[in-house]
Amino acid sequence: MLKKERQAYILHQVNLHNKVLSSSLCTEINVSEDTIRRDLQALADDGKVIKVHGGALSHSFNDVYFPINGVYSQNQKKTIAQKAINLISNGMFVLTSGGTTIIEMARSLPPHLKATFITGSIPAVLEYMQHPNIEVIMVGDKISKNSKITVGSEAIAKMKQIKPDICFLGTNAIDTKHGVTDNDWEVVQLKKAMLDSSKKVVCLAIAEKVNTVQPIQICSLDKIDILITELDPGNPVLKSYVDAGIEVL
Amino acid sequence: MLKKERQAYILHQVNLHNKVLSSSLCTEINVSEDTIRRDLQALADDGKVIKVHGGALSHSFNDVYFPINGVYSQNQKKTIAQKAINLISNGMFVLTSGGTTIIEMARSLPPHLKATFITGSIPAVLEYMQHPNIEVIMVGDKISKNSKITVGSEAIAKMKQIKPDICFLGTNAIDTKHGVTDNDWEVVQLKKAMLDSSKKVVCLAIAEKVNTVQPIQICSLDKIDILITELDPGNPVLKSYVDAGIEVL
DNA sequence: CTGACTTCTGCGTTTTTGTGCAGGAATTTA
DNA sequence: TAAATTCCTGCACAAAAACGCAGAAGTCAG
Repeated sequence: MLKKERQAYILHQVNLHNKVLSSSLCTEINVSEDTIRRDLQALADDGKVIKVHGGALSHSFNDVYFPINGVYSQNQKKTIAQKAINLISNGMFVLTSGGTTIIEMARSLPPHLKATFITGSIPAVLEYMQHPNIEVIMVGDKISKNSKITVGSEAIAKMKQIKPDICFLGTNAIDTKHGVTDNDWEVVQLKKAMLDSSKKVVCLAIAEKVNTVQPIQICSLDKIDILITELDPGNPVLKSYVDAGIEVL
Repeated sequence: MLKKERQAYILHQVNLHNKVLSSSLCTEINVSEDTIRRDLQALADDGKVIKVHGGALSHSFNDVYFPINGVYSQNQKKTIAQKAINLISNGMFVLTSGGTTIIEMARSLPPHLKATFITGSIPAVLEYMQHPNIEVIMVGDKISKNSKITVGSEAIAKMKQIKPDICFLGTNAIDTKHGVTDNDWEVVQLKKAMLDSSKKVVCLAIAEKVNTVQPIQICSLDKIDILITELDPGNPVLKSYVDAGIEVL
């Protein structure tokens, strides 16, 4: 097998599987590991692949998993934010959790909107405060430095007192079997209280989080009224949620 | 599994769920905890994640910044902050207002201090949150966009419930005849409630504000226990306050 | 055809890298 | 304060890479 041929084959494999092991290549092509390594080196010098210890990775792999700038999946979150905003109208009482998706929504709120936003999340409050026309209500209690929200019995009691028109939940994981789940006990307690008191519950989740599970359950699916992802509502991934009676946007 | 691949997976998880536990990662990927820790270290060195005890946090989520425009008279305020800090000891419950002098104090708190800080000021909370050992309690209510504090009856009621050891008031104007005065009705209501419930009230004021008056009274001088300015306590400007029975530092 | 030259490949040796493990230090939690 | 995690450091071992070298194969001019 010629050198060029070999390299073409290797490149093909890399693009196909996003990764190759030099060990498996050398048994496939039946040459020494040295040769493979030299080929990978050449391909890497040409910028065709990324050489790593033990093999090589494709460029697309790198692009997908090491986003260059800013918030992870920001575009998806912007799409979600847009869909969510359509649910808010003037005069509403809106309860929101924290999380980057919620922040994105806060930033996208139309300036003329007049509504009241209630939250325990510090980053969310900072965003809402920028808005000229909305009223912001902060739910007080002990502050969790990790999640940057107020947590504790006071906050939960307050959440139960209010009766918002709509509640937006930044969702960490959702799944037809286990419902909405999360990984922080205190946050879970708070979110439970939030959705219990709300007339309408909206889950915001990027598609990647759909059909994933985290250790602690917030609620089962039947508590959710609306699910928003960046996908088209007709997407097969979302079918089981539609079947479960959830409105998918 | 290749090292890069593993790190990509970890980063993905962090971005998706905002936080990961090294213990759960090492069972998922089936490598030793050491390896996970080394990966997290590498990702942290590249600024991709924030490493914490037991796992890692997503960067975008944790980055809360608040625009700080050049603080007026910062040096004087630093002096005041230093004097104020000496009044705080471990285990204390400390109630504070907002204002740039208070922020300066928050930044100067010694890292080993263990105390509980209560406030309704968003900027102050942001500073307190940076501190490794203090507990932060946010008093909730409607947020005043101007003063960036929570105002309203809820907040006032909450202030009356608590019984802090000491209360620090960022002071807008103080004067022997009219006492402590301010220009924002809502803020005044809140500060009134704050000093009513506190065992000890400390006013922080740069010398410029001493002997000035604002339209609305918070309290008369006799409610004040301690006055802190950047001046020497023996300074003639402060004599009338010493004569009024206030401890001047 | 032949001999000098280049290119490619595989082999042995030395380095480097990646991983797990043991212990003691540090930090968190009860 | 004590117990339990988690972290760090040095170390051992294995896998992979780098390097130098030599033989094979191909190239080309005389």
